[in-house]
Parts: sequence; C-alpha cells; structure tokens
Amino acid sequence: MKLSTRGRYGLKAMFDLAQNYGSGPIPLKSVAERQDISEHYLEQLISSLRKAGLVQSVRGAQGGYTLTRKPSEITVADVLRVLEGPLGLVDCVLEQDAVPCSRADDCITRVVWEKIRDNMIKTMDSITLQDMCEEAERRKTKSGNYMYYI
Amino acid sequence: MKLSTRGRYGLKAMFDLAQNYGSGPIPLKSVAERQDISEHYLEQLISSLRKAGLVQSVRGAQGGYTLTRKPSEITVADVLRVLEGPLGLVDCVLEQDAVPCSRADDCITRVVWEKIRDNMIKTMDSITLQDMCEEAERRKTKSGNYMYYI
DNA sequence: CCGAATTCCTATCGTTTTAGTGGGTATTCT
DNA sequence: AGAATACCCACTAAAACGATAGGAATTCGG
Repeated sequence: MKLSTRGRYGLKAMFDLAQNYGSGPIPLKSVAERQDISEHYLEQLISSLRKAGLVQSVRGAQGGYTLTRKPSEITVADVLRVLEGPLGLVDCVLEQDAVPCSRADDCITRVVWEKIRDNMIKTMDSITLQDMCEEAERRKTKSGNYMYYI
Repeated sequence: MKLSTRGRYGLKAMFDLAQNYGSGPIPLKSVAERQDISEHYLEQLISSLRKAGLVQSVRGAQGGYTLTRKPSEITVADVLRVLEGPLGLVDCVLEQDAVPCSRADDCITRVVWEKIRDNMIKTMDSITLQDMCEEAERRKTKSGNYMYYI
C-alpha cells in the first residue's frame, strides 16, 4: 500500500519549486541537491509533470523549471495523479479507467474501497503547495524564535 | 499506491467468514470458491490472520475457520494491518516501525503523508465486517423488491 | 563563436516484490 | 480406513521498482 518514489520525490520537487516560485527557472540540479534525490531519476519524473502541464521548462544555460500555476492552485492530488496514476487503492475503484471485476454488481468490498478512495482524495485535494510553504514558514519562524532564547 | 492481493483477498475472505458467522467452522475451500480466489494462496493469507488472532481454525474433516470476535468488533483496518503491514503510504510515517528519513526534522512532505495516513486510518477504523454484512443485506432486499415490480 | 549549463530522450539493468504453485504432513470426522 | 481438512516450507515466473548509461538538442554568457 506504499506510494512509490515517483510520488514521494515528485511532491518534494514540486514543493521545492513552490518555495522558489517567482525566482525564475530553477535548474533541476539544485532541486535534486536540496531534496537529496538522484538528478537523473528526477528528470524522468519532472518530464511527466511537464507533459501533464504542472511545470514548464526553459532550456539551455540559466534554464530550469517553474510551476505553471500559483502554488495555491496546485494540490497534492494533482501531483500524485500525474506520478502515480489514477488514485485509488485497488484497480476496480480507480478514479479513471477503473478495471471492474467480474462480480462488480454485488461486491461489498468494493464499497469499502470506494469510501477509502473518496476520503483519501478529499484529503489530498485539500492540501496545496501553498499550504506546504506556509507550514515550512511557520517552522522556520519557530526555530528562529528559538534561536533568540539561546 | 495499490493494495496487494493480500489485502484485497484477505478482506473478501474475512467478509465471507462474517457472513457465515455462527454456522460453525467454514472450510477454506468454500470461501475460496465463493470469493473466486486460489485456495492454496488463500491458505497463506488466512495463516497470517490466524497467527494475528483474527480467526481460529478447527482441523480435520468438517473443520475450517471462524472469526474469533463478532463481526462488529473487527474493522477493515484490523484486517489490513495484518495482511499489508503497518498502515501508511510512505515508510517514514508508518503507524509502527516508521523508518525516519535523514531530514525528518524539517520535512514538510512528511506532514502531508501524516495527514493522509490519519484520514485513511480513520476511515478504515470506522468500517466493521458487520457494516459490510448489513450493506450486503440491504442490497439483497433491494434486488428482492425490484423483482416484485417486474 | 565557443563552451558550459541545462533540458530532453531512449534504452538498459539489477533487485525486490508479487502472486502464486508444488508437494507434501498432520489431524479429525464418519 | 478413507476422506476432508488444516498446516507448512520451498520454489518460481513475471512484473514493478529505482535507478543508471549515454548521449542529442538548446541556450546563455563571455
């Protein structure tokens, strides 16, 4: 029931771009270093994100990636859908292209998976990259205050 | 982000035992047939469930498995914990034995995974095998009524 | 105009996990 | 005795995972 590294790394990268939103294109190398991810592997993930329209790229020296929308307009669900595929814990209740099982009509476990999926999506939809940046800000402030006490 | 067949088949099997709760030991063969699962494979799953104390077995002819608690006292989360391991979408926020990452202190994505985990568990904790049996009952009744209209 | 920085692309690969199957032994009921 | 059942350990084919390899194309700065 684990997320793959695609989703984990991808969200980290998107969060990084959100934190640097407004500073022009961010080279992937710096994202990879800050987030401690293999740059080459991250390339593949960001490629998916670009094709999905969540980021845009500038090629050549001084190039890099930027979010195509404001951090407040990109949710965790948006990112995970691109990198992990349609959301849902089992194939028969995916948001998109669900693969129905033979006994879909009277399958009770299916009802369970649907409930879990809906709750999961609700949570993922409710968190934006902006929220994550604000949380990071709060923490920075906290530890900043802490410094004054030393 | 998919559940493995362990969790899927296991919940089906537990639901089957719940529907037959009170009818003495249910042979695995019949569960496997009704739920359309390889009996030999299901053996391995039920073995985990037995060791975890969710079912008990009676050996020999006319033997089989029964739930150790009432269906109302077994939740979906109970079953999935046994078959899928500690709940959580990423290793660093598992309920049990979480594997902290290097930057656990200021990892913001971690906060996101925690929220998702908590919501998922809340949902899974709220659904019992009893609930599933009642849902099945409702459907049976419905299709029964439907027959009268033809 | 050159060279460094960067995105972009396709292929390959070792490891781990998954979803079983095989081939039995032990126990209990009829 | 014989059938039905639980129980156990090993094995395996296929898929998924998490990269790595090796470059081509583009763009900026000096």
